Amino acid sequence: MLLTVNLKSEEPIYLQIRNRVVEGIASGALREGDPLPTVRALAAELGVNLHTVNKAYSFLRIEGFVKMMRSRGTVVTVPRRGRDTQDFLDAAAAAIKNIVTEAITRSVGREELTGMIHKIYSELEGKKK
Amino acid sequence: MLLTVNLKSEEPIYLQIRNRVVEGIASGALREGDPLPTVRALAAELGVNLHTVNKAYSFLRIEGFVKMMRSRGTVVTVPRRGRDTQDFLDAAAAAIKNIVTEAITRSVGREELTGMIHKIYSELEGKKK
Amino acid sequence: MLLTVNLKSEEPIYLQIRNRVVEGIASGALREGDPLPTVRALAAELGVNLHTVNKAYSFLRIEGFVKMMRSRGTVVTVPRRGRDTQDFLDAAAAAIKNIVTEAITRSVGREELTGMIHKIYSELEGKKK
Amino acid sequence: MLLTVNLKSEEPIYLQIRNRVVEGIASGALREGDPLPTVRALAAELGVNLHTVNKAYSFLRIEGFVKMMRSRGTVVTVPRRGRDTQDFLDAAAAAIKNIVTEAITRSVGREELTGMIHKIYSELEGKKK
DNA sequence: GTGGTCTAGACCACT
DNA sequence: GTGGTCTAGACCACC
Repeated sequence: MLLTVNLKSEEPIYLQIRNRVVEGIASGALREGDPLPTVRALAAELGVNLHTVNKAYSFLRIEGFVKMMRSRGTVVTVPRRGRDTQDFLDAAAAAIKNIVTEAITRSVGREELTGMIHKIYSELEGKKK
Repeated sequence: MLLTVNLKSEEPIYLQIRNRVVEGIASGALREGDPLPTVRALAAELGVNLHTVNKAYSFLRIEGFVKMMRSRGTVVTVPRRGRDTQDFLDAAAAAIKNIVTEAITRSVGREELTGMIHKIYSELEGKKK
Repeated sequence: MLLTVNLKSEEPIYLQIRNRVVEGIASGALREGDPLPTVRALAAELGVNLHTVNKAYSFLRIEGFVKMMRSRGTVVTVPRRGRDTQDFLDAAAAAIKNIVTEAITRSVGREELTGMIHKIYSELEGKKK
Repeated sequence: MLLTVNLKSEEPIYLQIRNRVVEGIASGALREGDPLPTVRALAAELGVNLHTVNKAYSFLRIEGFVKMMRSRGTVVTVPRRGRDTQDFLDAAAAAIKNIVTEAITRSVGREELTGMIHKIYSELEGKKK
């Protein structure tokens, strides 16, 4: 089973499913055309409600990460590269501003945070090879 | 008016207030002992309910950013530097993982993100001088 | 009913609720993952307002004693052991100074107070077995 | 000036004044018959309101730590030893229960707390000689 | 159904 | 007039 969720996490389950798929795409584990489990199968496998999986898949479809095709299931569609770039950068800047602000009040230096970024890039991109 | 909030933002009002104060502390605009507006005054100024401001200030108090003194108002108290460092780093790593994952699917490189971090550090620390 | 509060006590209701939960965790009666009553259920059971319980639970969440998950209820999460140790010791020292000062003016000896400490440690830790 | 207060502390000023006097009595620095400053003089010296000092002195009088005599000012009266012992012990037990509960959740051992008690007894009683 | 947020209005302790 | 607490009632996101 590729997809696992933590029912006790504070992160909403539908977002966990969505995030695992996006991570799979980012790391290259999921490629264009790869099939995802059916909504029913995944719901049963994870022990969550149909609606929850449906919501996750709908999100992924809206974001362009999957195509849901009637009677042929859901398949991965690596989205075109530059989409929504500005929106993403704005959101990322806002999130990073919050992190940096907190970091400064704790005397956590910028190297610590940039180190995290390099580490995660390497982990995800490393899987691609 | 130092503190402004966006009533239409998705970010809860009380968190906006809380975040503006923490940013003020991080940038050095707010220093140990500086008074914040009274709960009632700020509520009136922002056009929000007293309890909303109270919630923001209470949050700040629990986190150690302010002291609230009955009948003497609320003042800034820069908290101990190393507090909760591990919890913070864990949360930061989770948030950064999400950002990096999204970035990769958009072909946004690590330089772009580390650049944001340096920029915000400089903006906030620059104000301190 | 595990949780009881005294509506006439000087101790705020939300702190009573908070303290009962922390005592439960300290004694081992509440363990990682144990569910707490829903906010609404506990409010009805205790005959207090929903917001009062919410405040208690939010406090516990910020302190790391519980996780609140929208639509999935509130569960106990025993927090990291060494957190905030210095802040706690400072606060404890201040509280103990007050107690000892009063004790001396009443000729209450140190054995009486250290005895209390041993007694309460034993009571709480005794329940763990 | 024997008496100093911290205007920025969270502890109400009138309690700070009251506590400093009780500590003085506990440590032997203040003895039966020693005069305290007049309400007006102390208020001026500390830069606080008359009412604040008055409240502190009233508390001390009610507790039996001072006598306020018309036109002769306020003098220390070491109270009889065993007064209110049970009330005090109850209150102390409640306060200690809170401290111990928190200590256990942080894995702070009983030696740490009993050590504090011995330290403060020694500090205060040491001054008596 | 769950918690999360916001408004409105009240009373209290402290200064 | 300050913050601290409590009640009441509402709407929202999540499952």
